[in-house]
Amino acid sequence: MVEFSAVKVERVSDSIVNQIEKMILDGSLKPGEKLPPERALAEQLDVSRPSLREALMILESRGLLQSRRGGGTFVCDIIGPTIIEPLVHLMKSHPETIFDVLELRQALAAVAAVHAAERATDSDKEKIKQRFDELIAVFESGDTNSSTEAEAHTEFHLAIVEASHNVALVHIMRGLFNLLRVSIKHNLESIQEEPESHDIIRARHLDIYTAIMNSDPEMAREASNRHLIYIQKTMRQHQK
Amino acid sequence: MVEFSAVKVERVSDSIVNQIEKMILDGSLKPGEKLPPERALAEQLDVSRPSLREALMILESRGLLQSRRGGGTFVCDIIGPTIIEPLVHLMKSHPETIFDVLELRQALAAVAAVHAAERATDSDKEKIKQRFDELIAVFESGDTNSSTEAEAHTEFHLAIVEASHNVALVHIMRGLFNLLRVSIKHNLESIQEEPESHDIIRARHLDIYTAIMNSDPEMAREASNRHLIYIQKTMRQHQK
DNA sequence: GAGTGTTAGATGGTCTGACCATTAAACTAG
DNA sequence: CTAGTTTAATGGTCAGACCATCTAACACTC
Repeated sequence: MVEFSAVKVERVSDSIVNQIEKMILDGSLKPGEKLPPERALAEQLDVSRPSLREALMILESRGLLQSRRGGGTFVCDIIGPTIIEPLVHLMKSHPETIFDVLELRQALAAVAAVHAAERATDSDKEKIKQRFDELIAVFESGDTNSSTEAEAHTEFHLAIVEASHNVALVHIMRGLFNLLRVSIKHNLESIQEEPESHDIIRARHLDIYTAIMNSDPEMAREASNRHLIYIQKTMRQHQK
Repeated sequence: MVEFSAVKVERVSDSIVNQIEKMILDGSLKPGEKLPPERALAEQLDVSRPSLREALMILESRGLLQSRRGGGTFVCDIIGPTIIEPLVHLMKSHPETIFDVLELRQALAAVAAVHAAERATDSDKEKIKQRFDELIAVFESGDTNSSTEAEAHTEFHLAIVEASHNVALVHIMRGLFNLLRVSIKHNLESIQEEPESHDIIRARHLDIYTAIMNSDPEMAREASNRHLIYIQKTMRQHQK
């Protein structure tokens, strides 16, 4: 019996996308260069204009091309560095969803804190303490590099999540952190850099840290919730 | 001197993209749902089919939609797969993580219940009431078909999640429900069918339902947590 | 000659209508 | 009731036309 692989039924628009993409990547189409008019290009490629346009729309949505009515279609100079993450684009075009993701992350952090307080082993606590010390060090260094601070934040919280000993929780949280990291970049970091909030956030972290170290789930929950409420309040203020 | 902002010349395909994107995000288009046929949709939106198709190509290239020739166009899950997919492999190779996933699901259900109690609109409550009635009907019908009961359970909880008005939460929860449905099937349903637990679970659901209907977040949280604790206790008993 | 308004072609944007290819549902024969 | 067949639904593609906008060449005024 012979194995048949699924017949590849590629849309013409898809094959056009691939072809033009390849030409841009290997340099036959240089940034800034002007593409032939749609009518001519369609004829060259031996496809209809609607199909060609479908391909052009896709390429434009990926940031590789840009069309100007009456002008022409041009190859973008910005070298689309990577594959555009669809989620990132979504959150950029609909910023309100960022708050949903943040809210979810905070809620899960609270769950993680409770479980961590219940289940953290000595080894877990040691790691959390280490991450906490690093976070404090970043605070006190006055490092204005916000990405350093964000990184320390992430590591601290992930250490707590891992101490919750729930594998699923770890995966989800890691995914959410990645999602937020790539999407909001410095947008929201500014919030965490507000002068007065700096101290408050630090105090909240200390509360959470202490609760877990004391294996006090209820206190962990309360501290996490306070943190959550504060972050949300601050975010709402910056929203508009 | 008056400031002139650039005249907004949005392509119709772009506005369609935005519109459908929004519908997916706010839940009016649910993952897996089938879009109207292109011809009908074009008429509804009062645009030509080529323009609509340009928009669909963009959305498909972003992973939000998927079209099957002769079949239809369907809404893909956005946040779910990227974050949950790793869990699928994990659960296959390490079945014990099912309990972690269940625990996570319960925790998220509690978060959803709180938010639903805070934010549910009348329309949300009406839908929840409907799902709750269906769940009770299944309980009382004495239907031994566990998949019917599980389905009613899922629908009830998802209605609550949607009433939480958090897009990210909706996607994650839907993903978790699917994950559990396909992986464990009847494995864990037996727990929910224990004679004595049947009534208890029913009472717990009534508590959650009442709390949301009364817009009482704190009561919703407590009811959800009681439910969570009970499920966990029962699960531990059946674990070995 | 420099600047300005006008005009004509080029080019992207949109629409209509048609036909093909594939899928899924309805139907029929056994 | 199953299996194969037919048919309608639906996405994929095409051709041609018209509109909206930009670009550039041209002409006009000073």
